[in-house]
Amino acid sequence: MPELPEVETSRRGIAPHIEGRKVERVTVRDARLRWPVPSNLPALIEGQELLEVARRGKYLLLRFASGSVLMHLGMSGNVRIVSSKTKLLKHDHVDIAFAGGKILRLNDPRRFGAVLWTSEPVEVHPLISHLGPEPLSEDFTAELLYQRSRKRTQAVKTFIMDSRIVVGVGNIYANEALFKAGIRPTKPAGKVSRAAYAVLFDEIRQVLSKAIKQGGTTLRDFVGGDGKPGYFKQELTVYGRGGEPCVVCEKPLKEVRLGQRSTVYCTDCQK
DNA sequence: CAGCGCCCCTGCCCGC
DNA sequence: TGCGGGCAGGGGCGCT
Repeated sequence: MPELPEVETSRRGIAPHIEGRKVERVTVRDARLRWPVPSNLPALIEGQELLEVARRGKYLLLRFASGSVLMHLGMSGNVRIVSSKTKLLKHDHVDIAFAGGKILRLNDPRRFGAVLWTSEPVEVHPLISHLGPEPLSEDFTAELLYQRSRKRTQAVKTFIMDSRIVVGVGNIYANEALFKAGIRPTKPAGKVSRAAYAVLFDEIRQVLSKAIKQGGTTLRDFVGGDGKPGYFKQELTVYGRGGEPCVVCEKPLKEVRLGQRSTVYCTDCQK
């Protein structure tokens, strides 16, 4: 479900409700996420004030004085603010209840998500330390894409989806940015020109920021922390449209699999 | 190291 | 209506 825009939408939706509040109770109904939810999580944060809800890549970071909760939504996770009266749904695995009555609730049918704890600065955590720059920060540049791609034979699509290169570009937005940039997803990353990376760089940033503005993409059931769906779906030009006409030239879009992920492009518009 | 496949898991949709 | 197969927004890990 979530790529960077959806995680950012979730962060913005939940933060105002819980920042500055004390954790009253942690309830883990099912600890079997990608990694087991630490059994001492309640002891670690109950009674502590949540200082900030931050984000790094697709990780949500709940910062406390003594450390941070790392939360990942995987493919199917979402977080919502609920009350004690809210009916429990299937797959509501973790609750963090705050003083004042608001509850942060994680629902994740496929359980590819994670809830972890680190008492060290998050930047040194093994899941975070190797991550590339944030796509909407100044650390991300066209030149970085160009330099890091030299001599690489892998497809440019899997290259831009590699979180060591840049974080937050998932399958939807990789397809969309490559279409807008006129670059064929299967082209070896090392053969994409500096000029083409300059365009791709702009398109990645544009598609991500536009999606954030619209509250993310709701394909099936994504809702932000405020319970509202995202409206970016209507902007999708290639994702999920294999076989349908290209919005520019009307030729049927081609669909292939790249790294086990569906990849859609226009054989005329993308070279 | 680079690059590629596998796999974790549930739900849904499609075709028979 | 039931059932099997394939696919889904991620990404760590192990192998070559």
